[in-house]
Amino acid sequence: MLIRQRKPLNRTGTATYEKGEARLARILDAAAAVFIEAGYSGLTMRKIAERAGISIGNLNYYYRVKTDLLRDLIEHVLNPYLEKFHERRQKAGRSPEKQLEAVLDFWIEDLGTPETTVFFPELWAMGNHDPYMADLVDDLYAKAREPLHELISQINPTLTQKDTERMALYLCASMEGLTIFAGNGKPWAGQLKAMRRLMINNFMLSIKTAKGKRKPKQPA
Amino acid sequence: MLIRQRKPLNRTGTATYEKGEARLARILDAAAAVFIEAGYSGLTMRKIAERAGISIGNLNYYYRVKTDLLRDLIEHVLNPYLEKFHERRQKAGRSPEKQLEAVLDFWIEDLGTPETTVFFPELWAMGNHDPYMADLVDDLYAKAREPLHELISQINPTLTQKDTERMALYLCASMEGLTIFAGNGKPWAGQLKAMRRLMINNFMLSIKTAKGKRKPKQPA
DNA sequence: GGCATTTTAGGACAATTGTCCTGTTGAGGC
DNA sequence: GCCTCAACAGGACAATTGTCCTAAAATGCC
Repeated sequence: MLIRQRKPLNRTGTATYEKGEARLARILDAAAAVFIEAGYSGLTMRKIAERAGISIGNLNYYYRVKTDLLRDLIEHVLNPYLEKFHERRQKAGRSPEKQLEAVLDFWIEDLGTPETTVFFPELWAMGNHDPYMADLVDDLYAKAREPLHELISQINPTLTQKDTERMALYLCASMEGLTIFAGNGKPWAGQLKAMRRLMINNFMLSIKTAKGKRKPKQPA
Repeated sequence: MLIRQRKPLNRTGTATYEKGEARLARILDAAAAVFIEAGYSGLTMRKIAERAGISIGNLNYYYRVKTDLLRDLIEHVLNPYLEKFHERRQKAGRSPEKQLEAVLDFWIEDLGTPETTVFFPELWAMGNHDPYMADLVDDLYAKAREPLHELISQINPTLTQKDTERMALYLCASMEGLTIFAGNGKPWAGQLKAMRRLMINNFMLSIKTAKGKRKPKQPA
């Protein structure tokens, strides 16, 4: 069955038939698996091809250039995150405290998965020398902090915009940092739940006790 | 002038004369510079040799194997850290609060340097696929957390051993996570000082308000 | 069923890499 | 002053890499 109009001038990361579309997905799955196993330095076209069960030539047919594959791979891995954040928040009811707790809960829980444990440190390292990657990561985190920002502001309305942003960054940085110590396979992995409780408790405490200069709006 | 006994059977990372000793130091300096500029993936023997102003053959004379060079390089970069921690703490007087503040101050301040910003994320990423590197990093952090552990316990003696360890890990993870966002060249680099104040305040709050199950020892 | 085009495989290429080898130079000990 | 060995340079090697090319095979459309 035809997927798109003919002759898309053979660009990379595209397919025209269903078969090609499915292959494209399997390529990205294979790439993610190799990435998690071997890191970015071990992510070679040949390993990806082998993992996907195709030849190098065929892989090269779908991706002429490795950087394009990497771009799609990262998108493929990162996209689900923001959706899951939103989803968890929706399920948490109306109370901003409960909502924030739900988001943080998921955030820290997810950090124990092999994908997150391996993927993100690698992205951080790449971001130091690849401006494109740096932008990508910054964007993702900016979007991930948005719900934090909103909820913190609701829980403590006296905080200024800047204070709220800093508080959100504080939570974000703390949780991301935990990846290195309590991520999958790390020495503190067994205490991830305890650390989650500790962190969230302290986050809540920090948010509520922070003294802002802004006068809280009186609900009419 | 002779540095050591003759015939050290030409091991790697060693020199016998002063000249060789000096060269060895310059090689590690060059390696660090290349590492910071290009990351681990860009750290090639040829770049290091060029940076150090010597030939590949000569570099190979000092380091037959790249992994040995990497080992020495990391030691060369990491060693000064723990000493600086101790030094800062000594200067801070007797009060455990002041001491802790001094250590955290330095920790967060240092995280804004190019070396730390680049080096550590790279180490984290490597640690995911290289057990040797993982051990090395874990050891370093365990040692770095020791003073935190000790000081937290002094500030809040009701905390159990485990609670104290977790609290120390919490501080450590939070600060390390900040590297990604407010390290050298990062989008929040300009607000590193503000974040430092925010974090240290909240750390102190968390430590003091934490309720432990241990009965505080009465000073005789 | 025949045709056009996508999909596939496999070989080939140049570039880069870590490592090795040979030979030369120069400094230090006797 | 000679002799030994550290210090150095430069070429060479095999392995690995991303990318390209050509030709066969599979597939959807008429």
